[in-house]
Amino acid sequence: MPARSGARPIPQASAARLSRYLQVLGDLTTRTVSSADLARRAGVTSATLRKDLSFVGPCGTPGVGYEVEALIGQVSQVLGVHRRYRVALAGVGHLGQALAGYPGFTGRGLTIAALFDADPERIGGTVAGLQVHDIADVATVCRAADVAIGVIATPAGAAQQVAEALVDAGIRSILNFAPAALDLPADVQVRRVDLALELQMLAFHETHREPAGSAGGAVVVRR
Amino acid sequence: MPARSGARPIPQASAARLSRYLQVLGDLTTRTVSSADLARRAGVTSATLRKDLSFVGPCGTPGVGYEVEALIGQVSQVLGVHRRYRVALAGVGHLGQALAGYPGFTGRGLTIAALFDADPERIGGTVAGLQVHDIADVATVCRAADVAIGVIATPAGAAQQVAEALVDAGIRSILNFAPAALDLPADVQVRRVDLALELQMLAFHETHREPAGSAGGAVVVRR
DNA sequence: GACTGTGAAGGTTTTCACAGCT
DNA sequence: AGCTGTGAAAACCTTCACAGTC
Repeated sequence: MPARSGARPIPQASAARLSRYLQVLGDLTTRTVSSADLARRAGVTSATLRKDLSFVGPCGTPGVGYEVEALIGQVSQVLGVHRRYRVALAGVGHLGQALAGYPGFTGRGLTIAALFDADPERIGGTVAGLQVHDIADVATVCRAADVAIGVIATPAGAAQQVAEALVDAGIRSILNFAPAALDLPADVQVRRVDLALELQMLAFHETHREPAGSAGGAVVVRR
Repeated sequence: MPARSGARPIPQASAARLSRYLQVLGDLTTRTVSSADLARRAGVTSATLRKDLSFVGPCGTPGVGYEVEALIGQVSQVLGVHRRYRVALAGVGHLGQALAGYPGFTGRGLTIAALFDADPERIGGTVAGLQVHDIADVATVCRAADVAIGVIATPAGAAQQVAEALVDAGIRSILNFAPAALDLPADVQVRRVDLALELQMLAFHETHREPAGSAGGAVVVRR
């Protein structure tokens, strides 16, 4: 049967923002919150926020706002936070360790369940309370640990090989931090985060900045 | 007057991909490359790639392709890579160290110029060949080092305060890795990378996956 | 023959604006 | 009055398809 029946499909863009709202909601201490207020805290417009929440279903009270507690529950439900996903992390260098120690995975339905590396120095050691396994054992360990999602935090050169190993282990969702394109079967969901790219986008903005002070500074924008 | 005359404004989405092409181009050894080939290596369609490059200006030869060397030059120009930007990095934990040691910043016009932390244990130490300064000295050091871009890799609780210090130091572009929204003047360009968000998007996909094996696995699709 | 550059079509996302509820 | 939920419009982005060039 389909995961959840009814409702319209949720656009990617909305799903991404819903995750952000969830995070912001967690920091609130009030009992209710208006779309305008929540939107400001999340850095989006109130129209965008209301549209996003409309995919979750009617969940606010006109004239009042949204009940924080209840909203957290509903958004969590839609995003699949109620279901826990176990994550395997390949590559325990600085980035891998940063991820392993990242707070707020647990609060969002994610559990780091296994660590891997290829460096004999690191294999057998402990990071963030978890044992580091040999990347060669990835299939065995992942199946035993019921891992659903893989994260690649290795050097670029190793990324493709590690990705294939993860796929062989039955993993069909991969988050890739290595600056390399992965060539994998179409049914594997791959997301990539390129740390340098984000910085380069800022540099791009600097370069194309309005020289005379007109506020805003966007490239297009500003009717 | 506008930063660069002629040409149409470059859409955000295209600018982001141009950065990726630049990275892929750097790995090529051939003298020319076709849109189809380059697109495959970058993980986009050839139509998208050609459209993106059209914003750079005519730069290919019909029947042949693009000259790698020349294309790197033109894309670099547009992205502002020809101009070097100096980057300040606040927070030298695992994530900060991963960023400080990230290869490929230099190749993309970015130089890590200064490191900061609030932990006395770390201040005065050396990371990736750079001295770690006290975050309290951020204004002095940044101005001396001619920093244009700031990166926040601190815990969430410190992010706002550090961001304000960076702005006071004259920085108008900030990349925020802390899971916190920053409240800053409108003329400051802020980009945020949320490591947990990307993982959550994968979890979302897992949750909404077609149960019976129909390939594709997207949420919408299904004509 | 092979490939680029680009108008036009198609799809998605954002914004607007307002009906309707409390 | 204040605020949500949502059609409709606008903006934005991707894909198609082909004229034009080498």
